[in-house]
Amino acid sequence: MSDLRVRFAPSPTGYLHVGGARTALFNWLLARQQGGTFILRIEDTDVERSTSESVDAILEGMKWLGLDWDEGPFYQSESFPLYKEYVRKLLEAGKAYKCYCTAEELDAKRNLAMQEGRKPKYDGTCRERADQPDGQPYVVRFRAPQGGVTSFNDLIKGTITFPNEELDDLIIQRTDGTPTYNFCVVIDDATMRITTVIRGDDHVNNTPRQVQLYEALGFPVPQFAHVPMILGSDKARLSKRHGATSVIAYRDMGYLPEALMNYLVRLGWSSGDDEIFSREEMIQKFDICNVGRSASVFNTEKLNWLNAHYIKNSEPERLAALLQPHLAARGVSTLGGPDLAAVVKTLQERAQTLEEMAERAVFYYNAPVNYDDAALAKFDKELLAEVFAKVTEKLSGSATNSIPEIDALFKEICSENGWKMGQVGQPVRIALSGGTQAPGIGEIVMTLGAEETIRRIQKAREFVSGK
RNA sequence: GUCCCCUUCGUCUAGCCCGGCCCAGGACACCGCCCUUUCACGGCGGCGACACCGGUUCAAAUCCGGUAGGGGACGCCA
Repeated sequence: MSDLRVRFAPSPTGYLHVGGARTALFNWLLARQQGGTFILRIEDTDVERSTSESVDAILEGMKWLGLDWDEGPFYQSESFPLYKEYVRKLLEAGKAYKCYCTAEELDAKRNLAMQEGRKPKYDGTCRERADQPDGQPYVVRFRAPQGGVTSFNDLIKGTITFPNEELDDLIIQRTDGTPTYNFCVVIDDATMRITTVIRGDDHVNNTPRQVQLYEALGFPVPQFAHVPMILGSDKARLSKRHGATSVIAYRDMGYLPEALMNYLVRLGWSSGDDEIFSREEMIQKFDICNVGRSASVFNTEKLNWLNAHYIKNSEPERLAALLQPHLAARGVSTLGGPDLAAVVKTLQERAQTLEEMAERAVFYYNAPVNYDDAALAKFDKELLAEVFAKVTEKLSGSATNSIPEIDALFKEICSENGWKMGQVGQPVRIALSGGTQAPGIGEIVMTLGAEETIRRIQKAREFVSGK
């Protein structure tokens, strides 16, 4: 057990998106690798926007990915007294002060500053104010250092320095007495003894103010690692308009959790030329220092490739269980049909997602009601009738206990009648599946069983002769 | 506008800290060939990048300076 303590701190205002998942993953990886502690904290100080549905959705996403946490979930909304206490301390020490400016006044000043091309920051009206108007609403502001610079060493980006002049006196407590984000994070990270803060790099600008707070409060400053954002194909911050961003949506689209994990860990991080990482390998090889400094574009094609890889290498039984809901969603019942695991075996090599696999599995359970006319039209009507007849005859009189055995039967049919495999295989494929894109004939016949195969060929035969 | 950060094939990246092994390697995608009863899988090959300009050096993707472009932050949101 090391004393490394990291945390993932999402705000419950939506589902767990891929960006958040990657941040959580990096934290988790480091904790697991070093025997540290991974803490889950829900940042719900914004009572207006936080919902318990979001909390559930986030937990569901993390569980699906297998990102288990050691402590928490802690809710900031339950620590309000703690934050209040520290606000009081700061106030007493003169490191914070009450500000009576109204939100409207501040808005006006901010807009004016923007218009005049100045940095919109608090002008310090109440900083040296001596009077304390009774009963007047006020916010508490942190008395930030005025000169000099604040810098910190980022594990990913290196040393980052901000002139203190750029930072104004931030509000740490609102008029209604609730604490604000930048203040809560510091108190929480400090009291939870977080040693390394790994978060999205949209927080880089918050970091110097937080460092100042740590110092004012007398807390040790943790290490920081700001991971770059994930962009959409147009290089803009990834959002819904780029498609799915929720990890649960990826589950529903038929992605395997290990595929998404593998994709996410390689987005912005690498270990030589390796592409495939099992859970154990990523834990072993991950190094926060190897995370790139620039943002990366989310690429579904590569995710698909990874997903296909994991589908190919998964146990058919496991896949069958995961596939079931996708079939059910299509109104397909597997009752009375072939064993789903057997079906999966024939589809594993050809599907990128479980959705795709489900689509391709339908014909096993629902015999085709119509056929690919264009494909059928490539064959002579008489030939089709003859092929169907010979195949039926052969199948009913022979053993069909293995794929090689069945393949051999079809070869025999070809040689006995002087046909090419394409003349036999394709029509049979159409008869059995309705179309031309399907597993090998041997695989289908084996999975469907001779009886059902003959039934379907019979049906196709009638269809063809009726035309 | 101000501040902070970033910049290698279309995309993810290796190399950059510790200049020469890099006329830049791998992967996804794409294209072609092979395998093949379809669709896939697989195998082989191809296309394709150091943002730009200066400087330092015998030598720069790698060091220095500038320019351009992109992103982020500037809330009583987190």
